[in-house]
Amino acid sequence: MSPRERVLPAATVARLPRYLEILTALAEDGHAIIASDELARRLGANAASVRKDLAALGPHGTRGVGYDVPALVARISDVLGVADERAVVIVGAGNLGSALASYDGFPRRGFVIAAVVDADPAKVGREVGGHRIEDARGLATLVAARGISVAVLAVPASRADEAARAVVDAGVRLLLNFGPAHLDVPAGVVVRSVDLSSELRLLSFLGGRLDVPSDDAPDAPDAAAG
Amino acid sequence: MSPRERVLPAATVARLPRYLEILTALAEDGHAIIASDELARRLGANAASVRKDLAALGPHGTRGVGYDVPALVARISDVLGVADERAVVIVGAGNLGSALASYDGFPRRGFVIAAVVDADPAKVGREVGGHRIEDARGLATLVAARGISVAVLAVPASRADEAARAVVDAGVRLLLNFGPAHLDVPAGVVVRSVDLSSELRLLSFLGGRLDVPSDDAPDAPDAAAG
DNA sequence: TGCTGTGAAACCCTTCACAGCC
DNA sequence: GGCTGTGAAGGGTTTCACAGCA
Repeated sequence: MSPRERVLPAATVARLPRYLEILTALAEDGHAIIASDELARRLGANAASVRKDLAALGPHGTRGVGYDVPALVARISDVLGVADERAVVIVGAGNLGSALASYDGFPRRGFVIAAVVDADPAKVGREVGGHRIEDARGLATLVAARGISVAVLAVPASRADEAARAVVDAGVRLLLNFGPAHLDVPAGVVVRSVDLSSELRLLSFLGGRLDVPSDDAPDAPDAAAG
Repeated sequence: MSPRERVLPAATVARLPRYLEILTALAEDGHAIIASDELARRLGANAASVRKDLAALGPHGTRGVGYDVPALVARISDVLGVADERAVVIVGAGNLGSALASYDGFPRRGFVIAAVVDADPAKVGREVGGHRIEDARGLATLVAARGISVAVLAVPASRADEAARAVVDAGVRLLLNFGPAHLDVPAGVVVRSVDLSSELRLLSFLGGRLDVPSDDAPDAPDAAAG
C-alpha cells in the first residue's frame, strides 16, 4: 500500500539509533569532530561500515578531518523522526508494563507516556510511574483523544494477539511488542518485537558453546526480527 | 550428548528460540504434526527458510506429511541447552531490574534468579519479586557461592561499562544487557543487548514512513551502494 | 498427491583496498 | 599525511524451483 522507497539499507537504519546515542553523548562532551575509526570502536563495528552508513545520509564528513558531530546529530535525528514527540500507550500494567511506565528512557527520547491501560479492573485506578492505570476497554477513546500513535504491548503471551487487535482497531499503527509471538497485523501496521525469552535461550545456547576453546570471540548474531 | 553436531548458521540459531515457543504451544494444544507452511505463517517467515532451518537439525520431517512436533521440541531443547538450569544474577534493582526480578518468564525457561544486587546501599535489604536485594560489592562471592553463570544488566547507561566489568571480573561470561551502549568485554564473554531506546527510535522511523513526511521530503541520497 | 529436503540463483551486508579531497 | 567516500570482493542468508519420498 505505502510507497516504500527504501532509501537507506535496512542494516544502516537499524544502527542509526545507536549512532545517535553515541554522537549525542559526544556532542555533550564537547566533541565537534569524530573520525570513523573512533566511532567504529565505540559502536563495536568496522570503520568502513561506519563510513558507508554515514555516507548514505549525505556528505557530513571532511576528508582528512572527520565528521561534524552536531551536523550528524541533526541529520540522524531528522531521518529517524525523533524531532516530533510521540504519544505512547502502555498496554498491560503487570511487572514489565509498570517498569516501562517508570522508565525514564521514554521521555528522554521524545516518547510521552500518554496512557497506561490494563484489562484487569482490579488494577484500574492504581498508579504506576506517576500514571493512573486506565481501563483497556476505553482504548479507542484514549487513542483518539490524546493523539496516541505508538502502543507498547506488555501483556502475557496468551493475550498478545488480542491486545494487538485492540490497539490496531483503536487506530494505532506502531507497535512495540514485548512478547514471544509473531503478531499478525494488517498491512500498514509496523511491529517491532523484543523477545526476552528468545534472548535468554539464545544466551543459553551461546553459553553452551563457551566450553569450546576458540581463538576469537564469536559475535552474537543480530536478532533483527521481521 | 548430541550425535554429531555441525555448526548451525547463525541466522538459524537466532530463530530456534521462537521455533521452540511455537512448537511447545502446538504440542500443548495436542498437535502432533505440523507442515512447514503453517510453521512459517506463525513465525512470519518463508516456508523454504523453515525447511532449511529444520533440516539443519536433522531429519525430523516426513515427506508428504510434515514435522513431528514432540520430536522437534526435544531436538531444539537439546540444541539450545535449555535442559540445564542456569543461575542468574540481576544487576540493578531499579524499575527495570525489579520488573525482571518478578518476571515469570525466567523460571519458566530454566533460569533461576539466584541473586539481585544493587550498588545503592539504600536499596540493599529491600525485597523485589521475592528476592532480597544484596550489595553489589559482594558480586564475586555471590557468583562463586551460587554457581551463577548469567548476568542480566539493568543499570543506567552510564553505569553499564562498570557493571559489565564487575560481573566479568566475578567470573560471569554470559551477559544480557538492557542498555544502549556497546559493551567492551574480553574475548570469551558473550553479550546480548536489548536496547529499548533503539527499538523506540526505530519504530519512530518506520512510523514516519507511514505518514506524510512533514517538511523535508527524502532528499534521495543515491542508494546505489556497492 | 502432498510435503520435505536441497542445489542454485538472487540478494544483502560486510570488509577490503584504494582513489579523491582537505 | 590523514581521513572520507566508494568500487569490488567475499561471505552469509533468503528465496525459488524441483527432485525425492511416503
